[in-house]
Amino acid sequence: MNLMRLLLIHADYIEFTALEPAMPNPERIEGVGKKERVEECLVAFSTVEKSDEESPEEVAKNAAAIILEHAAAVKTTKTVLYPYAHLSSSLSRPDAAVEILKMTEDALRGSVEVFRAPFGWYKSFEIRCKGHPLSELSRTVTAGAKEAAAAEAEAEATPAEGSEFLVLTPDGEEFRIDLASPETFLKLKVEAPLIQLIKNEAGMKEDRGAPAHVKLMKKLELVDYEPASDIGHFRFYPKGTLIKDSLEELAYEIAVKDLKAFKIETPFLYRLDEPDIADQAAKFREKDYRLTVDKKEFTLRFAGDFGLFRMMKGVTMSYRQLPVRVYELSPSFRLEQSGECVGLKRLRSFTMPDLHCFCADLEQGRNEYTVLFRKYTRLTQSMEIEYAVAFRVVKYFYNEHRDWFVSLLRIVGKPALIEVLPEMKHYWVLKHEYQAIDSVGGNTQLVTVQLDVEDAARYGIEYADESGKKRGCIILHSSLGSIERWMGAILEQAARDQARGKVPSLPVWLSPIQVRVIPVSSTYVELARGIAERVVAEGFRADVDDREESVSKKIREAEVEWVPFVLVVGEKESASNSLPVRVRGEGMNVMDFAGLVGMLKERVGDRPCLPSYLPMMLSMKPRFA
RNA sequence: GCCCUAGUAGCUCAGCCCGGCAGAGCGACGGUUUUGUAAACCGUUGGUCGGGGGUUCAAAUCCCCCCUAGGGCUCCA
Repeated sequence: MNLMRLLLIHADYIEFTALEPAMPNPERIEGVGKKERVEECLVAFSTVEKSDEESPEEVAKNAAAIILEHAAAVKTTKTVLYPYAHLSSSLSRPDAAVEILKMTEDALRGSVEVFRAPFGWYKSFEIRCKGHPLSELSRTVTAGAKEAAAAEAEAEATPAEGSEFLVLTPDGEEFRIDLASPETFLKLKVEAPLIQLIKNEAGMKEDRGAPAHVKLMKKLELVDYEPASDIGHFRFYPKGTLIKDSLEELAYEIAVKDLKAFKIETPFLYRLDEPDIADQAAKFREKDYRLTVDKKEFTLRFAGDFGLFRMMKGVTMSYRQLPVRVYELSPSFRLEQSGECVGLKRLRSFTMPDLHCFCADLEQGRNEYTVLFRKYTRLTQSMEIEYAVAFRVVKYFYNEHRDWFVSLLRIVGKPALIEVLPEMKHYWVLKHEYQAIDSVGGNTQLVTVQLDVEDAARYGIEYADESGKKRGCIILHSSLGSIERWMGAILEQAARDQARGKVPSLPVWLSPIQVRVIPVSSTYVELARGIAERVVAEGFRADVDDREESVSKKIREAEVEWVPFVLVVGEKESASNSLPVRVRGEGMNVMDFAGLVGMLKERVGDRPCLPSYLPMMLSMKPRFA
């Protein structure tokens, strides 16, 4: 199909005024300098190209069809044809252009109201674009000329196509699925989170409310909105900060203590006049924060890669040292669309534990991938949430290494969704994601690992091989998701439990207060304090409800706060070694102090357990929310 | 960014349709009670009704603009 170039804008209004001729024989018009205004319309900026001269009728017909289709899509009945030479560098002759535009106008007339701006005049114009998803669109068939803004806009509007989807099981069984035909996957015998993920991937959206964590994060005095900042920047109260720090500590232990990564730190702010950074920022499609200081333009980093790659470019590495692992806890900033920010799920400011592994070759890269996969699987499992696994992989790579994929699935012990891409679209040939499913059926990407075969060459990250020759690395990018998303996912899991009739709770290692000791009267405050201090000495978090309230009320408030272990102490406990422990969701359990400590140790496991950020005496704790 | 919905005391919310003194519970504060496993009792305090403009004798209430949040669309390295 042949077609002129079109840039379509759904506008609240457009105003234009012909000012002076732009060529020797402009179209004759009445009223030079007269302002025309059209409200609520689809404006088609149109450029007729050289090649269109061959078949003017067909071009006009096709253009009219595209415009009509789009006018219907945005539900407008007015269109404005606006000659605009600047969408192409290969213009047709003016007389041919006018002819084609007039034919287009005629083809449109009858179906919609048509206005046409004069051809061959310098015109001033003012337009207000509505800005909804369909409000800006370009259409062209001509090949090449990628630099045109119009082509870029088109590329952005086109979703990834050509992927095949399948479900692979740990037994090596493959089920081809078609996202457009739900019957191909709905009855697969795999666990619910994977089905839910596939449904979301297929765009089967049910009507959802707000994810439950949005209310919980505030109710539990963890995290809240900060209207004095930008959208998607949150305040963390002491309890929320404790959970965030605990998650960061876990990320640190995995990366630095277990995997022996080198921990680094790089700046948040980068100059945009550095070509590689400008390039990276451009690829991020203007979703970076920009600011100008002292006439220099800067960008706030949206991931840790900027500074890391710069650093690695100057690092001298030998093949004997590989794989080299580098870890950074990376505060990151992304200018997500305002309507996109939801609770802890999508933020403009978040914390990303970023681990990069630099490997000698693909073989080592795959080994390293397996190491990370094993580690992150254990991490995800220890978070006590429901999740699904998805791989995205380029076709040739999947076909070559299918057995290896099966071996990865044996590690995680469940089937996964595999998206097979026909060709390489990004810098990676393979990545996978652990996706948490929230209380309303949405999914959130948590951990991801990406096998990158391109960036080392692009950024000059090299090592010396056995013969002393410089070679580019294979880079594994991996992120333990974002700390904030983990918090959200954990709260969502609690909400799911609650919806199923279970008592909602946080994992014990993340509970801001793990043990609350309640004295039956003020007489026993010191007894309670003694017990709490012994719990703290064992490395756990305990406090004492020393307020002048009834025991019932204190119990109730401990429950409302989701404290996992509650002890009421009085005369009886001062005389014996047994403690009545109220275990959240389980009921009363009488045990001695060692029994209590044993239970705490068992539930916390090998996960970090930071000291409390709150006073031991509850009467001294201000209310933050 | 667009569309829809919401914003009233520190918190949860009623009042708004149909304009006429700004309300309740919880919290906080003071007092009484010294409490044994999910809310003791009495009192006091508490407001830019999100912000700005307009209509009106009179606006939380009706109209317009803006801000913030939630949902949807879209986007998602």
